[in-house]
This record gives sequence, C-alpha cells and structure tokens, in this order.
Amino acid sequence: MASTPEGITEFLDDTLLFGGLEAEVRERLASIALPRSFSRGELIFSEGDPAEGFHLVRKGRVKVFQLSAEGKEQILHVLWPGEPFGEVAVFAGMNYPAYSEAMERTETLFFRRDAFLNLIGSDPIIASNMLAVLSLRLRQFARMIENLSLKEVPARLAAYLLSVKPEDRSKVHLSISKSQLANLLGTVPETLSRVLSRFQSQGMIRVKGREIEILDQEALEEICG
Amino acid sequence: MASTPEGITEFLDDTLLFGGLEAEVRERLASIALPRSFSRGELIFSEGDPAEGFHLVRKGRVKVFQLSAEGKEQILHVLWPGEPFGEVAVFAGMNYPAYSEAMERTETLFFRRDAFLNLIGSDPIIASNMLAVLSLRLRQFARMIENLSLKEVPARLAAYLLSVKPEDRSKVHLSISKSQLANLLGTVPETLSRVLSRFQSQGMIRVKGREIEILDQEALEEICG
DNA sequence: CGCATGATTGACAGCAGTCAAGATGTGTGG
DNA sequence: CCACACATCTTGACTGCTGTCAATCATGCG
Repeated sequence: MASTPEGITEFLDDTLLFGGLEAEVRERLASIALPRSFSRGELIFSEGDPAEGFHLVRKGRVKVFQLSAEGKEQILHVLWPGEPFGEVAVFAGMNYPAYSEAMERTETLFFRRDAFLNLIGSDPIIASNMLAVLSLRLRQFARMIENLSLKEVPARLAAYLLSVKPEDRSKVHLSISKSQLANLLGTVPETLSRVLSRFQSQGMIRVKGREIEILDQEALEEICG
Repeated sequence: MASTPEGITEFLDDTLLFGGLEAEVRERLASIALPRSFSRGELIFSEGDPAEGFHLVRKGRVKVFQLSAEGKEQILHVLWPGEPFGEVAVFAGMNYPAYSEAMERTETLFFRRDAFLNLIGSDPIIASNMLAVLSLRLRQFARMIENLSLKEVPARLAAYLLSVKPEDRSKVHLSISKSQLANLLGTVPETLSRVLSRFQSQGMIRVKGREIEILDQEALEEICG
C-alpha cells in the first residue's frame, strides 16, 4: 500500500506494545500510523495541549517532563525507539498531562485516538499489551515517588547507577547529560556534581565524562537502602 | 446463584471499572469475585508478595503505601468503595509493588488473575475501562511526582486543600488523619502542623480538628503556583 | 478516670537549593 | 589546524526549608 512507508510493519513487530500481533492487524496499524519527525530540542507537545493521539518512538530519544512555576523541570521518563508516549491522554482526559521534547533528531509514528480506539476493538491483544505497558509505567512512577519522598539524593543516584549497570560489566555510560540526569533524579546539576565527586573520593566510582566505573557495588547498594 | 452473595452485580455496576457492562458479563464477574474482609489496621498485602489477583473496595477504606528503609511511609493513594487496587500486578510482574492496609473495617472483592484475564477477553469494554482506570492513576502519580520534586510543602498542602474542596462550599473535611495526610504529602506530621498553623495565622484558613475552612482561596492558588 | 493515640510546639542540625564565578569540553568557522 | 563561542560541568559560599528529637497538650475510647 502506497500509504504505508517502508518497514513500518517490521518495526511494529519489534515493539513491546505491538509485538506478537497477527500480520493483518499489524498491517492495519501501519496504515493508520502517521510518520512525524522532530529536530533536536523541538517541543512535541506541551502540557495542556489537546491530545488527538499518541506517539511511538521510531528513531532518536524523547523526554517527557513537567515544569514548575519557576521553570525547573522534572523528567518523568526518557523514551527510546519502540516506546510509546502520550498514550495516557488517549484513555483518560483530553489533554496531555506533561511536556515532551525531542532530545535529538527523532522520528515517531503518530496514532490518532479515534483510529486507534477502533483498532483496539478488533484485536484484544492490543488492549492487553497496552495494559502491560501502562502497568509497567505505573511501577516506574511508584518507584520514582518512593525515591523522591523517602530517599536523599545520594541514594537516588546510587539506585540509578545500579539500575543502568549492565549485568556483567562495571562500566556505565550515561545516555543523557548530567544536567538532564539531575532533572531526572529530582535535583539540580550542582548537587549531582557534588555527590558524584563525593562518591569518587570515597572510592566507590570513577568518573570520566559520561563514563562511570562502578568500583564498589556493595557500597552503592548499602547507600540506596 | 448461591455462589454470588447478595447485591454484588448491583455494586459492580456502580463502579467506574465495571460500570456499563452487559448484565451477562457482570454476572460472570460476580461469580468469580471472592468476598474478603479486613479489620482496621490489617495488612492486605505487602510489597513483594506474589500477586494472584486484585481487590475492589466494597466498604471501608484502604491505603496503598511504600516504606523506606527507616520505616517512614509514603502513601501512594487512599482507595474508597468502588476503586480497585493491586491491579497493576495483574498485568505486569508477579509481585505487588507496594503495601496495602485497611484504614478501617473493610470489605473487598478479590479477583483472581487467571479468572479475570479470561473474562477480559470476553468483553472488550472491561479492558477499555481498565485502561481508563490505569491512565487516571498515571495522571495522579505524575502530579504527585511534580508536587514532590517541584513544590515545597506549603504548595503541596495548598494543592491538596484545593483539590478536595467542594465546588460550592468552603468547608473541607479531612477524610484522613493529619499524620496520614503528612505521609500522603511526602512530609512529616510536625511540618504539616507548622504549615497549617502558619496558613491560619495568615488568615488563609481556619482549622478546627478535621474541619478546615478556606478563607482565602486566591491566596492558596497563589501559593500552589 | 487513665491510657493510647494523635497533634502541637520548641530547639536544633543538615541536606540541598540558589547565586556566582571559574573550569572544562565541544563544535563550528576561518 | 587553530581559535573562538557556547554549552556543560564544577566548585565555593551561603541560606533556608524541613526532618529529627523531645516534651507537652488535646482527644477519644475503654
């Protein structure tokens, strides 16, 4: 079909949300998917914008965040290829509850609410997958709330480092800048910088730019409680 | 049917989750619902418990919360009759991600995961309603994260007061104790007490036990940003 | 009436945010 | 290849919110 760009159905099958669907359904999904692209730093939607659908990241990275009255941002999550965002607005409320911005050159597929809701009726697996995705997000959010209210910055940092640490290696590569990491952890760059250097002076980690080497995993686990 | 206690189907129709279903489906839901009851202060499930299903509050009130290493609790939400909890564990992961406790004498209906997942396939409305419920929760959590990371305690309190304020009246009745409210707002009773008395001395509210009268709504709105 | 729970108040300390300046790193254009 | 502009990161000094500890006071229930 001329209206479905190359490789969309294959891409969809690789995602958690649309994996394992029957070919015919995937074909229909592809036919309602609208390709969009954004340049680095471009705002995709703002809090309060009327929501006509949701996005699926195809290439690049997107951050979803909230802004305080003073302009400080709190990152809710960073989305990678294969992950959806803005989907909450499809099922509840008419407006996006947060901001989203492309962190680099990004391509997405946009699904219009009405077209998508139609499709969801045709294959219960879609709804089921979406339930799983939303449930995972709720878990992430719950953990975030726990970290913000019950843990101090060092504990949040330790938890983050351990969560992104590969199983077998001790080297961690930060996929976002330290400023952005600070916003994700609910703090400011200055504080993050101080904690990082304290960890380093205590011999728990070694920091070189965006590369962080875990030297004492047990100490980090101790700190994060 | 002998196995479905009185009034269950009627009760289900009043809930957001199971309202608007066909009578036959509601009948089947009622037939797999297991009535349970808990006394005040009783733990319903703990973080990490294997999750075999979820609850729907029938009478009473339940709090869902997390505990820090030092024993401080952060309330994620307080559930009233008609609201489900523990449902996230049905769709993602095998364990409950938090604690839940009856705040007073409470009765619930328990739905076993496998039986419920079977039913969900038979009526897409159930999945659709569940998506709406999860989406609403995600919005609540996102707002909670915003409040915790971007607002100070006075702003969180102001936001809470305004959120529970009835449209037409200025009297607010706290449905939970001030200690519990402190935990919900991510602070401690001492701090909450201080902020309440400061608001009062500034003439913004009047506090009498659990009754709080909003005297200057605009000032509160100003504070919550 | 007495105990248990919750609420308040005071004194104190410390984590972390703000402001400001300097250092480091990165990318671009000459 | 270098130099400059810009963003990011780091460091220092300082302030203040808020948590902790402790004691007192109110409330409600048996």
